[in-house]
Amino acid sequence: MIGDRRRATNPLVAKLSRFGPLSQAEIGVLEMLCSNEEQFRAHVDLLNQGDPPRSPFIVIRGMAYRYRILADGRRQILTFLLPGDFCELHTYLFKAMDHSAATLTPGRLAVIERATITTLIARHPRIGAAIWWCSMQEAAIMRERIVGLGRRSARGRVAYILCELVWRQREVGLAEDHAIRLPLTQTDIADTLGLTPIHVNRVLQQFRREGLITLVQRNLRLHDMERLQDLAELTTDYLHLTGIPSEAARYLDGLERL
Amino acid sequence: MIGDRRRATNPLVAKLSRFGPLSQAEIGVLEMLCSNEEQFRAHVDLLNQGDPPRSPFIVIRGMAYRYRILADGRRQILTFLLPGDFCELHTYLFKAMDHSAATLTPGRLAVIERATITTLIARHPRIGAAIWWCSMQEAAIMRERIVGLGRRSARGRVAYILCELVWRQREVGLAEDHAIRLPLTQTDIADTLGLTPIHVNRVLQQFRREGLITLVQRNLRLHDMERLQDLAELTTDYLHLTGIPSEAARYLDGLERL
DNA sequence: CGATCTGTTGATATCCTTCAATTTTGGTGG
DNA sequence: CCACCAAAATTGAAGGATATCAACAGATCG
Repeated sequence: MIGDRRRATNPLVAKLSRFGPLSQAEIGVLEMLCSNEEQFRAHVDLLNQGDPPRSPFIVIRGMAYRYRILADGRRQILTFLLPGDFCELHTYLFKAMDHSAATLTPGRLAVIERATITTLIARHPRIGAAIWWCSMQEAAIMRERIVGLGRRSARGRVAYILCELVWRQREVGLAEDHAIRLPLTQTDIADTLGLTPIHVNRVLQQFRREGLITLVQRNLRLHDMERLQDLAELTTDYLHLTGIPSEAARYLDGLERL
Repeated sequence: MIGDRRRATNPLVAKLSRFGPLSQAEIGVLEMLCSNEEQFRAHVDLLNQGDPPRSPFIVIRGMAYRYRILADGRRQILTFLLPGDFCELHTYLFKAMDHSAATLTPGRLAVIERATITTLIARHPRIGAAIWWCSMQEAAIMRERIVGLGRRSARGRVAYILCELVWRQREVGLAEDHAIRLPLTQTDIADTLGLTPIHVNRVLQQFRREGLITLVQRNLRLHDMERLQDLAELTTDYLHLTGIPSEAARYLDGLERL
């Protein structure tokens, strides 16, 4: 179905285009950046807490997640990594990872040299700004997670995570309506939302009974986005998916001409 | 007591010195950066959700916090802003704030021009890296918050926040032992940890009964850091307060000489 | 020096967890 | 292609950690 389209456009280009229109030169540079691909199978660790940081990469295809394992073995999932996401760009500044990451599906990563980034940013200030923009989007998603875990009910949290995943997949062209592939088990969702899988199951059942979603064999469809958003008390604005203010764009164009 | 020392060293210099030793030139530039100070009283809003972003600033003195107000009026505190913290450095890339911020105590901020940052980073790559380092430390703190809200008990959460605040104040030279000023009400703590103030109160009482802390009139002292850390399942490593790996330092020195 | 915010305590309620069992799904090898 | 096994999903019953409600005592501040 949409498999072909996935290969067609580079998800990094798709994502950064949201930031602002890219020049042909910039698109070229970004595609070059993604030339060194590595394949990964499902359920493979990419990063391990305690280990020294590894070189930066960009998710090209497939889905992964960052997580922390606690002393008693319980797990907290921190964020999901989707195609177009930059990872570990600056972790070389840390001595050891404070969390792990693993794949959920088979996928491909583009591995990057640290020095490549440095020169890239020096030569293309707009791409540098776009990278900052991505990292701020990431921070915005973390803030939403904190608000959700701190103050939302189980229903609100489940509604939230479904919306987030649909929106983010749309952002990089992996979905065009309100339906996505959801390669998460109910245990994964529980470990993301600070709940038990049993309770996640009951919330999902109820959503189904209320006609809000269908979820069969990892295929998710949101039937009433508006009501789910209400439950999650979330507006799409909060994730800042829509590009930058025109004033900021003018400022960056100025830098470019220097 | 330590009031004099607070004024003596610039907290930004104190913080970035943790990143790595700074040259006299770099210290000079950083002090220049903080020349434009503004005074603030306690319980004053610095940022408002929905508003367009404001210009960047650095906290020089006093304490503030970022928070989100939900539709029903409940509040979730996201992070605390301490002296030496960079704020809103790149929010100009967003159209509107997704959260607010307010002071807890009277304090001073150094307001910065956006363009100043750009040239600063271009001229001093090590300072640019230090700024990235700060923003990654911030992300690490957010991760801890997510883990805490998702998977820790009320006791663990309270233990965690006390440790975090003590460590961060020590980082910028505002405390030398395990005692700090804690300008938070129990309601503030509750809104940070996703609990009710009543329950926070009971946990604090219990900590006192167990001889873990004393907390009188906003003066906090941790008597058994080790046990509190255990309760919080937290190591100081996780916040990456200790500086960068030597390999990374060498890399940055290389950049400097270009 | 009263008004208001903060802290404290007790009783009751509830959302979510825990424990336990069963069914369904998905993957793998014969 | 089916049989088998492990993982995931589902359901029920009971328990617990934290919330809610209510009242009062202390602190703080204009």
